[in-house]
Amino acid sequence: MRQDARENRQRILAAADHVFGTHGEAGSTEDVARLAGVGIATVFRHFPTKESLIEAALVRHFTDLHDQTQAAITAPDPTAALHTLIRRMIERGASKLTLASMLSRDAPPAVVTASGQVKAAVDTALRRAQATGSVRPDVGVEELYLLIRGLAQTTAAAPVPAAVLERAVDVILTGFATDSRPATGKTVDSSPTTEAGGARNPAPPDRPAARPRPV
Amino acid sequence: MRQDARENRQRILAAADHVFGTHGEAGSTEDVARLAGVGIATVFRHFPTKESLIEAALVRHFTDLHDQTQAAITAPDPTAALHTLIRRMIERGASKLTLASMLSRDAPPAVVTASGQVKAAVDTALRRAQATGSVRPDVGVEELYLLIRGLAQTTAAAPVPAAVLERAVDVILTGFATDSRPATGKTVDSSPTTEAGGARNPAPPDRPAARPRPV
DNA sequence: CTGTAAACGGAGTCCAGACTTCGTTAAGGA
DNA sequence: TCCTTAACGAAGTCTGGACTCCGTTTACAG
Repeated sequence: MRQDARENRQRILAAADHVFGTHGEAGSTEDVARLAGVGIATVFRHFPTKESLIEAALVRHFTDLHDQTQAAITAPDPTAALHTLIRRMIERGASKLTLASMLSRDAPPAVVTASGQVKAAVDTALRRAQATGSVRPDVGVEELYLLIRGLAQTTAAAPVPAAVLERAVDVILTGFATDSRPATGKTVDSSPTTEAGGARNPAPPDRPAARPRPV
Repeated sequence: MRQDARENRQRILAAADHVFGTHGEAGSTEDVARLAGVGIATVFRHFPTKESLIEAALVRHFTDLHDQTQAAITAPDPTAALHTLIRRMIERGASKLTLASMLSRDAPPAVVTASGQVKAAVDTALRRAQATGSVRPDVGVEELYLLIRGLAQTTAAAPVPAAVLERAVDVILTGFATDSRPATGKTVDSSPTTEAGGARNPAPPDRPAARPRPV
């Protein structure tokens, strides 16, 4: 591949990252081309369809994110590592998770793989933190991921004051910490390979909906 | 207005609620018409543009939601009231908040007003709970709303097992409680938590071919 | 330097979906 | 019951955006 072609490809991916991250899949390919400073034909030469373009941008994003998570995970203190990981994912992962959810119907295998690796990394970090006893044992990656995604998605849609976001993250972290809660003892199995249905692990039918604790 | 026209209007609104709630603003007006069992022209007679249709659906939704929140707020126990409110908003408010965020750029005044009332209600509930001392005082509606929106939005995009959602909500509620404030001060108490599954074999990095949910 | 094929971009084509037109149907008052 | 006209829906028009064609430009091997 020629040098300029390689450069253009990167420019296009970066542009796609921004356009689709901002406008969701409603962003137009033409905008991507304009932002990348190339003709629209060039975009389609590198990525035959709009979908493949989005897919490539997502894979790139998750791969980058995965590299970052690896660094965070290897930190000595598991609890601090988890905190770092969560903050980083919300900051960096914001815009693209929106896209990922848009593709959720028939997510391309490549994207599933890439995002799966990130999820596995979070899973590892969470379990390690739980092993130290500082994180409540009754939650799994699913819950954590749900909260992270929610926050990331929302902040991506409409920018939020840093201070507000920071406090929101703090609320989540606090919620994950072990406190005087009567550990239900059962560690939920939330490995990333969940069956689509929700009937896994017959969770206690009597969820403490009205827990006698404060709040 | 003729009786049948009034009925059709309601049918159209309900259909719009479902279509746009499911597919976001990408849902087509034709789908709405089909689901409502009317011709497409009828839809446009009642609502001159697609945007006005979405707007009307949103206003209806927030108005309904506001009615429900009022009931929750008047409960005797402020803390329990806040909990009920949060759960209800996540359950009921799921799909439409997505739309609301889509319209966020130039949200129609009517929608702003309607959603603002809901927000005010949440604000009231939050302050009352804080007054009892059971909720940490350093967070405001913004943080709460951010978390609620995130959860609602995400669950709307891709259905989540009830048990997982329930635990995620519980995490938020715990995070709002007064006792375990300093999230950063890792509570590394080496209490003999029944950490049997300490290092539960992290999931295999290679996703199985069976397509799990992305992200 | 020069030849050549890889890459490029502007000007299309084509279709999905928002919105209109107009002849038909039926609500509901007299 | 009949008549007026509000309300209806099938069959359009039109525009935005995905994707293609083809003549032009340019990296780089010889």
